[in-house]
Amino acid sequence: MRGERAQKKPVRVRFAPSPTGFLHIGGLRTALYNFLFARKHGGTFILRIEDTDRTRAVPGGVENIIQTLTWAGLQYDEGPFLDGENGKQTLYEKGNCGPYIQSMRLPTYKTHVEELLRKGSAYRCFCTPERLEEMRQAQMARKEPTMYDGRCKKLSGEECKAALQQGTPFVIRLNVPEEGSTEFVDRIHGEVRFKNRLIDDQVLLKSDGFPTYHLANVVDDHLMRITHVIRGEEWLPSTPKHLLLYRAFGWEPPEFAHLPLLLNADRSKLSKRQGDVAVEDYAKKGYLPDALVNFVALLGWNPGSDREVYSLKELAAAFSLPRVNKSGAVFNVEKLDWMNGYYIRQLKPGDLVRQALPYLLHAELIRKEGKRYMAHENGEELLMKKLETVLVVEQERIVRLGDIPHMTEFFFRLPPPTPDLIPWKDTPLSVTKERLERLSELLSSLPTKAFTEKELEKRIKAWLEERKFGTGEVLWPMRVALTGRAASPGPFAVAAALGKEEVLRRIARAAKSIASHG
RNA sequence: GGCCCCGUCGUCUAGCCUGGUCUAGGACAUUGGCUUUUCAAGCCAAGUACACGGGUUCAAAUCCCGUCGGGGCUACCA
Repeated sequence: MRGERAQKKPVRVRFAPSPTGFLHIGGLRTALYNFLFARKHGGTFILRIEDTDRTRAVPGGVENIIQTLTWAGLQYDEGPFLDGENGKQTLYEKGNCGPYIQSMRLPTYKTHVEELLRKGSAYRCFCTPERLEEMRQAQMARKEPTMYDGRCKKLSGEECKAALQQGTPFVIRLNVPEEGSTEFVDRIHGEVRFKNRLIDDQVLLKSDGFPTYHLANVVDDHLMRITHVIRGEEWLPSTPKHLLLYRAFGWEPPEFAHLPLLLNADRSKLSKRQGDVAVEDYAKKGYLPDALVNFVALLGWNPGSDREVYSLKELAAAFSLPRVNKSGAVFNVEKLDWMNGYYIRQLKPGDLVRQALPYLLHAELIRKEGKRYMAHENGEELLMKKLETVLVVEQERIVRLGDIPHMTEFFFRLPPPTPDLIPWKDTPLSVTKERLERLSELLSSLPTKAFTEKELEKRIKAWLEERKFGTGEVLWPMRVALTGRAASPGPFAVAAALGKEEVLRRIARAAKSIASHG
């Protein structure tokens, strides 16, 4: 058996989420590592939906996972896909090992669990939930490990038949051997060993006829010819049960690799309540998929170099299981912010606009502005041009695309007057007012086409020099007059984006507000 | 409680397998500086870590043992 592995089967890996309504950020990383491993080895990456818990099924959960994986750029080869553009979307499947949605495979699990029953590797258990609960309480009180006591294992054929005839509800449990131990070599953790005596007789088939994770997972991984199970570390303790199942079926188990957990700041398993855990939350806030993926890739894995910025393709080329860390990694949003900002800074103007557009269009203000533009003949083009100008001006300080509407507001709407902010350091109000008026004269004498960042800077600085005006005492009030803010891009860039007419309007208004203020 | 996993700056990590080149490297964050009309970006600099104890060895972050600490699992959830 072992020797056959040397033939090197083609790599097949899978991401197997539960459709609980959204894709967890930890799930994204698991999916990513599977994806990278598949790409690295020219293998197949499969999406399988594990929806065997009817109580937790969420409508639209499958679609949401597919959409999120697509958003992240993790293209899978087999599994359920989404079709249809506008409005109606339908699910279809691709691949030869489906269906890839477990609730559609119920008969498969049933025939397999019957095989185990015949072989004596599993047995029916008629114990009530109440008895099980009592049993656990008693075990806890005695400080014993809490596990099934095997009562129904000892049932005679007749007793079993009788219970069946009476229609007593039952589950099917794995018959775990009393003696020996189950061990395996984890690709990340190395050798791990469990005493069989301490492995519970796991439920395989629930009383509603649905399989548990353990059964469905093993049957599907085998049938889908999965070669490497790459999953979260929370599954490490149940791996011996899975191994026992492979053995009971007479199947060769895949390789296992258990990924370190993603952690909250307090080092507990990453969970809601301490921040966002849904990938779509990050998408909504305006994190770029490439940045999120890059960041998450480096949480628990590193390429062994100081480099930190990698495209998906580069990640796939560099990826290797031995370089995955053993210990959990805190999800540190501050570093994500840095990386997202970095990615945004690298964007070409056209791409920046394309990526930012959805966020801009959500903003009330810009929608209104858009309508105004659309009234013109080539309004759309003009609007795009304006948006690009504004975005390029702000580009180096954008951290999340979702912040754009707020930070660019003053480009589209006259900011509220801020007379207290206008004077530079201890420049007297009267001087500030006078400087603004002189500046206004200069600006109105300038041709419209001089309103570019470079040209304005050149002309205004020369004028400052000539008049022996201080840069701060003019440029600070100018910038505040234009933006209404203590922090903003520089006055030349803003003035260029605003255009001559609007600049003059705002400066005049600021000067006036000083007059009425003082 | 039981079982399992883990333990290098605040955080992500390099180094550990194949002891010396580690007075422990990089990144984010922080602080200071430069630039300067603010913010941002950029550049420069600073501080901060081998959990603890015991071995082995000429030499240990690196190998061994123990302690402590953290986490995960312990469902007819996945």
